[in-house]
Amino acid sequence: MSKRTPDSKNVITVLKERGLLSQITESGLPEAAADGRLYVYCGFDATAPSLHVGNLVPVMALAHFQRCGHHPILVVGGGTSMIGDPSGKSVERPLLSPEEIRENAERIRQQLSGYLSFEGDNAAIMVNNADWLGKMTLFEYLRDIGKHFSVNAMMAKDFVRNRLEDPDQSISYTEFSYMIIQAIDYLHLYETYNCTVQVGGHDQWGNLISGVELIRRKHEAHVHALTAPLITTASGAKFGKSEGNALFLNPEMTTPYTLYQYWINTDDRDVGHYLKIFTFLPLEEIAAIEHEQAEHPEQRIGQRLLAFEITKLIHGEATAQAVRGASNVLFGAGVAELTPEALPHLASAVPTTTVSASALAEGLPVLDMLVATGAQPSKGAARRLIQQGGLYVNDQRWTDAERPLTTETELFGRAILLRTGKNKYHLLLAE
RNA sequence: GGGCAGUUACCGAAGUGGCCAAACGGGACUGACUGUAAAUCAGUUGGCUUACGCCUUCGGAGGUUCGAAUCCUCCACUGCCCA
Repeated sequence: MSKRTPDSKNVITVLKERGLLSQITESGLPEAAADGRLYVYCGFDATAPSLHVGNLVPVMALAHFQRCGHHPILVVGGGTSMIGDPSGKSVERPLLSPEEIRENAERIRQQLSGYLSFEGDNAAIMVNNADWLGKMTLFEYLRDIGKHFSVNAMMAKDFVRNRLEDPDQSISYTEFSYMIIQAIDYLHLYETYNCTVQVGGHDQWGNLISGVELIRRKHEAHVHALTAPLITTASGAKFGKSEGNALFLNPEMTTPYTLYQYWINTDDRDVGHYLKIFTFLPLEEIAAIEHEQAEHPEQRIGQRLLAFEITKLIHGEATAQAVRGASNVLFGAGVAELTPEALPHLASAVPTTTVSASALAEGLPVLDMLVATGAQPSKGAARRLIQQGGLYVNDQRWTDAERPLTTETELFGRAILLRTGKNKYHLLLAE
């Protein structure tokens, strides 16, 4: 019944080897996966207008399922986001408006469509849980679903207990109900597609189990759940945050260049781990890279590969190459080797601001330009930066906050390359 | 509906009439060292200003006072307890 080739690995083994498996129900999933084709689902919140790199982890897990011959189901949380997942949150969250959720759900649907194959005999399926959650009546909810949940058990969940024990916190009935709402998804998918696996981030374990138990109580069926680990960084910094902002997959929210730079700066200790999780490179190849990396850490072979592969996965090969090219210019020889031909490439990758040539000829106040390009939030901050020696114009440290940028400082008659700190670039183009 | 407690900068948290643009911690930023690392050390962290200084900020709106984050009134929100 399986169409997989005889040498293909069990998906659970694959996930384990790649560090994508954190916790799994003791329900015989490896055997079930070996026996035949399964339907596997993962839900994605619609509380933000874009997915972020952290969401890529369960996406990669689903992709491995698909590569091993199983059917992935992507669930956009247009319904669950109406309630809001309290897992791991220590305070009550404000509700989003239905319009906002609808818009987010549509964007996330589009984003998700790029990571799995929607063709072939184990094509991925995409659904929105607003479609079934929205139709459920109050009586159905309370009679058919609520009866299967014990409030005693719900109160014992970690995040509920934390909220109850902290005298300064509480939990609303709405958030308390969330685990039931998500369990309905699993039940629905089980009944509709015979879906028997749910994947989620590690913080979703409690919600996953609610679904497993609901299906067991209603249908006396034993279905599976597994979580992908929470990604950590060796340095203790929050994973997937650049300057305090989440790294979004939407190129308008996080530029491909910023994304590429984030991975280039990966700690040595994390590189192998991330290559396994975020790329499909064979393990032997990753081991070879790790070995080489250990010999010549300064060459950042692993970081370069990681950054390129992830940028390619998210934004496509052409963008990945452009961004890699720009980064090589900036962090290789620097401005000295910049050619007029490479300029448009650079401009497409690095945040670029255009200024009028005549204004430049008269001299542009450097503080104003730092603010205009978004390199600095205010003139005060810009002045501080210069006083601290953190501004470089065309790779030369710029120490005078009052000296204007003029045609004297431009490259090829039209460009000025601003650098703040160690590695943040902004390009000024005169037109 | 009633009683009590709270709301301070990115986050946590001091401050209970002038010395408060507001301690301290975290985070973030910059520099030195480096490999666009890590660790470490140093500095910076409301806005405008070369500077003296000026302006806006302590949940919101009023008020008392020469002077309010601090006192009073009302409102909003949050938490705890009681109905």
